[in-house]
Amino acid sequence: MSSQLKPGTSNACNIIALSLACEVNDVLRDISPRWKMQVLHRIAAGTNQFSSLKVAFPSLSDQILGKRLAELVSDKLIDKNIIEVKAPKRIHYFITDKGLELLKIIDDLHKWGLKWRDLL
Amino acid sequence: MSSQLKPGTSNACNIIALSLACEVNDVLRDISPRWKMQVLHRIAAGTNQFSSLKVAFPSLSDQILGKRLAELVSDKLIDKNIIEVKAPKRIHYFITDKGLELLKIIDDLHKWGLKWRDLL
DNA sequence: GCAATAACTCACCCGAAAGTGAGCCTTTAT
DNA sequence: ATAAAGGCTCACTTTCGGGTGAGTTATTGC
Repeated sequence: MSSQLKPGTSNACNIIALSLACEVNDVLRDISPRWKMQVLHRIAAGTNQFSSLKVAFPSLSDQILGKRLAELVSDKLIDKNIIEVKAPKRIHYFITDKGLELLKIIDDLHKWGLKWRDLL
Repeated sequence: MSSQLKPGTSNACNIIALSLACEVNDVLRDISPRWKMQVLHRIAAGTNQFSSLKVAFPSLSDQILGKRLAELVSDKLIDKNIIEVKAPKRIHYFITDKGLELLKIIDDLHKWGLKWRDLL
């Protein structure tokens, strides 16, 4: 993922320390940005255009949606087909195998959350 | 989890929108704080005191460790036995069933990360 | 000749999370 | 009488990420 970290800061050092300690942190960082897994889930469900995703998430702004889509693509969780290059552009997004496998685990996480919600 | 959100901000509104859209966001928010799953994993592995956790994670400060432990307890992912009330206090942490089940999923996430790391 | 459409990108702001310095409590050892 | 041990908490500063406003591109319809 594209993270803007000022090198040399204690913050950046700790990120490095975390990664060395355990690779799962990279994964957690990649999946935790707001709306990201939501959008991935939607794309898996067949909502495959920028504009229809906007409709699906009315409180998500264009800018953040664009950012999340770019992240998902660079993470190779989704891929895109360029249908029309000239404006108005048309692009179709679709989930990759990597993304599908991730979604299964996210779904386990979801079930876990429901199971223990308000329990004991 | 204890989150300090100023009500009425667009930020807070979006958190609410996210929660309504899908409960998995709450879970993602709970597991993504830095060091948290790391610490949970360590406790599961038997490192059960504040001071020994400090040794296990040299670049993690007392303050953040304290915060993470408090979060883990309030999430009921760990519990604590108070061995000695008077200073120097002695407290043993241990993982709960809820925490154990979560760790299994985190481990899946870890495996997923390794599998797809540097793969196409 | 103006607006709308689709899919973005840039520059900026602000709140939240991460990190830091210091202090607290009581007992035991020096 | 002072320091260390063990487990924190408070107040403060810095960094990061989410959110917002505006602008871009080229085509089609009014």
